[in-house]
Amino acid sequence: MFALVDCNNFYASCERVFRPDLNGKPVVVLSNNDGCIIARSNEAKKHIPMGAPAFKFKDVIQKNKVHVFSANFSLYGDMSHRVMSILEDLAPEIEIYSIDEAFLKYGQSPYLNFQAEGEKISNRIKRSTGIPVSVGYAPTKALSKVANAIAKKFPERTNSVYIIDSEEKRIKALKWLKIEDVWGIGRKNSAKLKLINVYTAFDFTQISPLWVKKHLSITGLQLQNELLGIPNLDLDVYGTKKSIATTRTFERNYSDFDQIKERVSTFAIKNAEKLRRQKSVCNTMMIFVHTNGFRKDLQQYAQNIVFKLPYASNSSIELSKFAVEGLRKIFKEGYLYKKAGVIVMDLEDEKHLQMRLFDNSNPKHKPLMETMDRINHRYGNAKLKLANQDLKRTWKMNQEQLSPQYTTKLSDIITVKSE
DNA sequence: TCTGGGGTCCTAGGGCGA
DNA sequence: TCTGTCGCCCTAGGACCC
Repeated sequence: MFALVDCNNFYASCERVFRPDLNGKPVVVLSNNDGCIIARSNEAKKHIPMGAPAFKFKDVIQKNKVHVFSANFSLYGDMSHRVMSILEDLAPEIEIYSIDEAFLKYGQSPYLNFQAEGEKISNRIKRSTGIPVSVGYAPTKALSKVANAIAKKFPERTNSVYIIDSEEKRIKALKWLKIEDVWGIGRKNSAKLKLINVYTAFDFTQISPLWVKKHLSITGLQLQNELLGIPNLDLDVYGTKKSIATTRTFERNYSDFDQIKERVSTFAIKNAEKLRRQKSVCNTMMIFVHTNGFRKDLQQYAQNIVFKLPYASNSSIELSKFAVEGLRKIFKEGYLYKKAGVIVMDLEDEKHLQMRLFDNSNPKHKPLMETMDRINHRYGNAKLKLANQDLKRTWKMNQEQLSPQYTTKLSDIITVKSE
């Protein structure tokens, strides 16, 4: 049996934990630079679609008294960590699937009362963190997603816990779920399926597996089996990432090479830190830059470059140097750049590193990086920087509605006064 | 004026050696 | 030596997720 535990409207709920006066009121959270709406409370969902550009909904926000927050990722990351620690404590096996959801796996235990188990999980999380969750149980991962959707849609009737444990319930649930809401069926595939009269998850389980394999690939076929109740997907508990990216939309246009160089170098250094945290090195790097595609009136340019490094590395100094070399190859004068990014790929364990005959990462960097990481960890991030980073840090994200870092910054911690 | 960021997996198609 | 075929590897691009 699998369970899917999903936090309700996670980012909006995190903001509400420290602003209980906003319970029952519409709340939205914006992306970096206050660009798009990336999370909505139930009350806000009525007025604003997911992913909408914030500036286009200014009037709607004002008219409906929607409370707006800039993304506060250090708060959400910390709250997520608290929720996951509780789940690790309560569940036999766990796969952290995203910042706000986790799959749990239960062995064969016919005596377990899943309704009571789910309520225990949800009560404990609510009491310890203030975050509301929904729990769905089913014999496969895809069906547990379906069960979770039902628990979330009908919280009163289900007490936010739903279990698919019979054929009757499975078929009823699948007939209820629209094809575009099935996990793994996106916009393109649901349009394709509607052309052959597949409108619900149940319809999807009734079509030929050969058609599914041909048009939706092996992943579609696995999904079909999962929805039929045949497990095809197991927990993925292997935690290390296969690629790491740092990409940003700039708060304004840049045309100057040196400004973009400084950002790209900082992205590479961020990646190096993430690599060291998961004890990996990278062999391949990709750099990209592009202009603002929404500005049809401006000259457009987009380019990327992928290159193998001469040796595997997770040194900030080396990765930053390679990133700038890559940028030099794709940068063209005369454009207004709006976005850039650095992605490192082809990762391997730093312990099982294959040494090259001629070129290798400078061994002196390892202790240096360890010291840098230690100091930055102790005194807050980015206290220590490399010389090619702008020490004054002239760029700043637009974050007009940022909430305090209630749980991760000493000066922002709430104080409770007793009379 | 203002439109996010970070991931995974799969397939098609070309290059290339056996 | 030339040519056809197979399978492997790599890359680009597309689809999906939160």
